[in-house]
Amino acid sequence: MNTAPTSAEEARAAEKPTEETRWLSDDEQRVWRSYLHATTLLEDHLDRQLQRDAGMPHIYYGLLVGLAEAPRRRLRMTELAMQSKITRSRLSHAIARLEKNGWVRREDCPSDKRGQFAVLTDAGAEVLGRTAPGHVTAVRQAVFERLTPEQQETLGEIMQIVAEGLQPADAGADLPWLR
Amino acid sequence: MNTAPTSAEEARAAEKPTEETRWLSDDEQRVWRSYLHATTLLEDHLDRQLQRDAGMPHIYYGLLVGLAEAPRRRLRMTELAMQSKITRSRLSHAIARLEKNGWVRREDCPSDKRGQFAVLTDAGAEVLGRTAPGHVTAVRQAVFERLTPEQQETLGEIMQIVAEGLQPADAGADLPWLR
DNA sequence: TTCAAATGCTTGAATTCTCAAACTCTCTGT
DNA sequence: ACAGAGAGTTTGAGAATTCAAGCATTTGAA
Repeated sequence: MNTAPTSAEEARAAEKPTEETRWLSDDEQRVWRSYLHATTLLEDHLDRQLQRDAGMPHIYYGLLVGLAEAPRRRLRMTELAMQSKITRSRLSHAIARLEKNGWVRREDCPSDKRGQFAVLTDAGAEVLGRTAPGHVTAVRQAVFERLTPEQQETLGEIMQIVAEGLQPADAGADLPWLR
Repeated sequence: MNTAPTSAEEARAAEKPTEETRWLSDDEQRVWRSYLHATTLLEDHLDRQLQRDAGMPHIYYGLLVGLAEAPRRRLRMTELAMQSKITRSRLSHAIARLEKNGWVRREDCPSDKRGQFAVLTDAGAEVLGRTAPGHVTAVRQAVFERLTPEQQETLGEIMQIVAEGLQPADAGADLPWLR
């Protein structure tokens, strides 16, 4: 809190010790808190909605959607992970669970023996068809119904910018992996 | 997927079966995906940043901040839970963990024997002081530095609206609890 | 050809989160 | 003065997430 060679053994990595921290203004704070509140409330809301109606958390649902839209209802693990913005490890666990439910099946990749495809099963497609309406409705009610077209557009721009900042879209198309 | 009395035993609760679902337009889809990508990337980013520099996930950090700003560095469990938008149960577990770290201490409420205060310890305040700069910087870099003042303002408005929709600010000040 | 480095994916253990069920205490009405 | 309802918090078990480490395969450079 003071500028002198501060207390403990921790000369914090992320901050040049001598540089004065630029705190958030009151306005910025308000924005940031609204963001935090809205995002956690919304995530919770959708998670519960889907857990109740589809028997899986929001992200898992997103995985099924990803597969449903892919060419032969299948995607390489890494691709699916990137598309869904989660780590491969997390995906592995997730797919294992969805496999138990019979909604996804793994298949070996013929051209690369290390590779695996995650494939959406008919059962999987069926859950999706059955639960998608409820989910879309939930999203609509929570977000789109409440925003003007201009707000929606701006929201899109903003989120696009933030996402790009965290995940350099450039740099060799495939994997410099996240960050 | 068809409109007839659809297949399985699941006559989905959340949807009047006969009503045609209103899907998202292409524009809406783009916005929604950007939102999903940005929020999950950002959460991940901040979680890692804080896990690395402060030894705790983002939400836990938020709890400490909440306490630091409260009158005598203390808040009733329920209050803290509401303010942080998490369930009481989750808070209980979280505080237990923070207590182990020596950053928070529980105290009985004198006026209500059921009640508990979560109190920020000196050690807790110290971690906060030591790690806040890095965190603010991370937030700044990921969000504010990338947005124009107008975008920031709109973001605030939007998030405010969404949050309110999910958590009716009205209805008896205290607990009709979330949703 | 050979082999170290890089890729693709999985695994296990430690943490955290969710949900439902508990428990203790407070309040209200009778 | 009580019974019952409800408030405030915790607990335990199961599910999900993270992190680091581990295979197996492929790449590319010598």
